[in-house]
Amino acid sequence: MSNALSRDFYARPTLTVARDLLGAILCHRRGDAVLKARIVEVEAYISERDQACHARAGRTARTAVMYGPPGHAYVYLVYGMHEMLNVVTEREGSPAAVLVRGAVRLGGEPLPGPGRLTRALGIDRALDAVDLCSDRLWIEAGGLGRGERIARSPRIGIDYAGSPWVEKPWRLYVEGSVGVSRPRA
DNA sequence: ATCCAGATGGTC
DNA sequence: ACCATCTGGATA
Repeated sequence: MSNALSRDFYARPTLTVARDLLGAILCHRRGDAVLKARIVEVEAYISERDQACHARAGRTARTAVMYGPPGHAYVYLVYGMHEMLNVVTEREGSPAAVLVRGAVRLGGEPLPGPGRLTRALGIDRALDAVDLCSDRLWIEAGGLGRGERIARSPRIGIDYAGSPWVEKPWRLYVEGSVGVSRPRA
């Protein structure tokens, strides 16, 4: 956990955190081993106004962690089978988070897609609300390589949100990376 | 290339 | 009754 990003990193505007998360290293301690993957695709979900954000319905048992202090994990299940990992951003009281959608394991194995990524790294709801400034689950500074560019697109799978939320270009990814789930959209 | 169903369960 | 998904198989 030595190089874990600090609480201050997460306590910033969600789109800024999302951008800075590209290239960062997601780390999960599994007993003796630490599984690590480089984040290459994320999506921002910002406030109760954002009709794609789970906080649109206000505070509930599930979304409570998004209302808490930044730098915590928000992990939930979708479609009965995929665990989604988000990191809570902004200050306490403003519900927002960044969904981690794609990564590349250190060693090169591509982990495109939010469901795949969590399965490969052994991340599930047991880690919901866990502090990312800890030695269980954390993120280390990474950054982009020379020549790596950030691309933007609308978020995936949120058609129900309606305009203008469906169109918001709040999905950010490293162009051309093998860890990106839908190079096209 | 696009479409679609099936798996599978929490949430509101 | 929806879903912040993914896959494999059909169609074209």
